[in-house]
Amino acid sequence: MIQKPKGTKDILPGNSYKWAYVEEKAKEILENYGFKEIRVPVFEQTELFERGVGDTTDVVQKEMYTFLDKGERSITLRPEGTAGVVRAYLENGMASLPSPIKMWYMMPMYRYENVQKGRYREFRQIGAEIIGSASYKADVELIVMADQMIKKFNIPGVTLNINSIGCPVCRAKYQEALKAFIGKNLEQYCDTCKTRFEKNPMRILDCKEKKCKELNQGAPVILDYLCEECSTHFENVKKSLETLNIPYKIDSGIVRGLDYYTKTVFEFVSETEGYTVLGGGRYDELVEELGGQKTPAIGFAMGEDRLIDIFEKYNKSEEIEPKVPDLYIASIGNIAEETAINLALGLRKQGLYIETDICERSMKASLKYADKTNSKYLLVIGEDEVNTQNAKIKDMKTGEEKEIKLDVDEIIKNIK
RNA sequence: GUGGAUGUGGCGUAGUUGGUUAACGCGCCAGUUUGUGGCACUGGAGACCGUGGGUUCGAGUCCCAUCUUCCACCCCA
Repeated sequence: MIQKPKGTKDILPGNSYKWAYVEEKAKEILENYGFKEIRVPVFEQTELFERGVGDTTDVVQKEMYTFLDKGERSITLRPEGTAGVVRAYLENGMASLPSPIKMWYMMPMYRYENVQKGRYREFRQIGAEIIGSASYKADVELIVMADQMIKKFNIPGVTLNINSIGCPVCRAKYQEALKAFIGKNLEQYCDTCKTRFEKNPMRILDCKEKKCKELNQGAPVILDYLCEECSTHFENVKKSLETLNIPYKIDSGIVRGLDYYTKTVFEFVSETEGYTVLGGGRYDELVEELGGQKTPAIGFAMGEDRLIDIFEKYNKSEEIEPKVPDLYIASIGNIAEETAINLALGLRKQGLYIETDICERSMKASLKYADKTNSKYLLVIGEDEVNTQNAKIKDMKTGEEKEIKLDVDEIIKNIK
């Protein structure tokens, strides 16, 4: 038996309606905020992610699905959505469109990492990007929208953590201070931290090694080093969230594993599951880094698989149920069969969900099937019914039967 | 990449200290005399016991390897 590759999942008919529900509701919210869908390739040139996401990140260093195609090009299955979206933005001259540009996407992502709770190698993200606004108002709009989405799905125990990691100006000062602090004991840090020291010292704060953690005690905090612009930006974001009654926690530990982030970063974390459901932040340098004009931007991505995991665990909303047939039409004999097919066609054209027998089952087996599929109504047609053009329609729940004319409109009237 | 656990028909499980035709529940299909379901009864299909080696007269049961799944570290959505 051939099995699915590690870290992938099949979304089966018995479950797919939940995904459809989440996507539909998310889309409604996104569109109400003026976001439009964008679809970009599943694979891109490897260089895009190396430059966009950052070649010191774990995602790029050890989690990418990279291969050479037959033309010897280095290709990578996208590990995240933003780089590709920004690439498309630049390549298609969207910079000259009225700004800001607001886009959303729902696409699968690929990361080669070890599978565990809430972590897959192929996983789907619902993301949103605002390109072309430097204002804190963009941050707020995006966070408010994210909050609305999380609430829409009744995810319990989710908290919003925010932080600011500054701009290149204040980060330079901060990194200087940080390196001075770490440099004193650099010899005692673990090997990965040592390599991060020059390239990306902030990530040393993220290290989980006991020794490194101890050494990090008392390290300078980025928030104390923000330049005036970044500081007021962050203050404005916080103030707005407060007036909007959106509770948040400041977590100076949020660094984010993707290098392109600047200023505001945020995460909606499920306390019960212990992982991030939605994460994002500002990336004011990325557009320029990928060859465009300096353009401020901000975005987030929601882990759809994680969302649905939690959703299934805690949510028993009746709003989300698979569709059941409005009517099952059973027929006896060839003449009746024709009538049944024609009726079904007419009713389906009117948007109803109709089932008929396509297995040549007996009457009884047909009815059993109608029952098992939770059909709401039942119509049995035989020779008599065809001749008189009258038939009984039965409510499968109550068992009540009603005599009606064999006519599409008449049937629709009797089905609710 | 490191560490721990797991793997028997579609699903959930049983399989004694290795021994003839691998069991049970649910589900699936079909019948229970003729045109009305959900109950009950009867019958049926369906597993080379994750895969590949090895030990043995003989392995689902022992050994090795490998893969999957689950959990932790790391990191992230």
